[in-house]
Amino acid sequence: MTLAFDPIEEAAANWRSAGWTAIGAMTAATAITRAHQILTGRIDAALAPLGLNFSRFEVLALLSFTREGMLPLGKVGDRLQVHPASVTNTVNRLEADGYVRREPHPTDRRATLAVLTAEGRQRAERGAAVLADIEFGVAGMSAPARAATDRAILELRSAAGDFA
Amino acid sequence: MTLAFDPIEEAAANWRSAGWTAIGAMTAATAITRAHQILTGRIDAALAPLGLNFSRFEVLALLSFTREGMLPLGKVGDRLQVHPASVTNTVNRLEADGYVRREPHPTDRRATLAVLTAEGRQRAERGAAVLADIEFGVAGMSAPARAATDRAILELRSAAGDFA
DNA sequence: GAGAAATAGTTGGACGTCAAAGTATTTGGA
DNA sequence: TCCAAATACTTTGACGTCCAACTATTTCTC
Repeated sequence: MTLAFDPIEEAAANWRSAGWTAIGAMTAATAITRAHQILTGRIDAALAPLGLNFSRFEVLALLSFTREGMLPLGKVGDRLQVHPASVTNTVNRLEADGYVRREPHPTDRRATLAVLTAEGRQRAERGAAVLADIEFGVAGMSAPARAATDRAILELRSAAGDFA
Repeated sequence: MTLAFDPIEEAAANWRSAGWTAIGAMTAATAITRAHQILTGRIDAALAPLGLNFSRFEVLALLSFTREGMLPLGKVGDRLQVHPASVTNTVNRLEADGYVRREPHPTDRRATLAVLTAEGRQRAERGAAVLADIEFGVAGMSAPARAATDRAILELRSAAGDFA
């Protein structure tokens, strides 16, 4: 669906007419929401032929960066900033597909390790290649725009307490 | 969960070490994804006491901007760029809560109008006030950063064919 | 060293999104 | 005019995310 006008511009005009405030905040939030929609659409479509989505790919990539190719599930959630229940769900799927297997943590019996399999490592490589091909969904954004996005969102993440 | 380091920075370093490419694209995509997560968390939390989430609020706001306070469901989907099934779902909930009611389209019997009720209009006003209070979740972002985000994402949306 | 509190992970339920298929109606071309 | 194609919406089902509750284990504290 292609509209004849920029829907965010349109929304801003409407808000202004209604006397509503914080319009700059509204447009930024709406833009980010829409950008996310575009990105996940493109990324998940590109990864689908590999049997992956972005979440699953992220887990594989993260594991492939560790020395031993393994990490406790809790650490995975911390690094990727997703809910524990989502980690369980994602790892379930990866395990069913043979890209990861669960192993008990050697010293903490509460914990479970997600261990990358050889196929999982290969899948991560291929996923990275596919994503590089489509520029992670940000095709159409200039390099300066990408950098500006990083900088702007860094303010938000920092204020939200993502890291110290 | 507050990490001691910026997880996106960390990911970029890992990607570089692994010899993976398109790192600038990766960080932009990851930043947008995380920003969206922060925003929806804040926004939905703020709207929850009103019995709304962002999708439902958006529909109420859109209707309140029309002359008659009504719009065919299809138009709602076009404007808000959401799937028809999601519109059905969202309007179902709004209707159950008494903020909207369905009426047959006067001239096209395929179409259904979503009509804003008096309570719905009030809810939209309160929602707008609540969202203005929390700055639409972008609190922590400077005004220039918000504007830069708008500009950068405009490139993406335009390239994605959101509007002509 | 015993019990309370914190931590790790899973499960089940509510909710949201999307895709595909189905029904009803309108439009457009032969 | 008539029929095929397009359009409007709903339904169903697959998935993903989050929250809250639950089990198991470890850590902290007195």
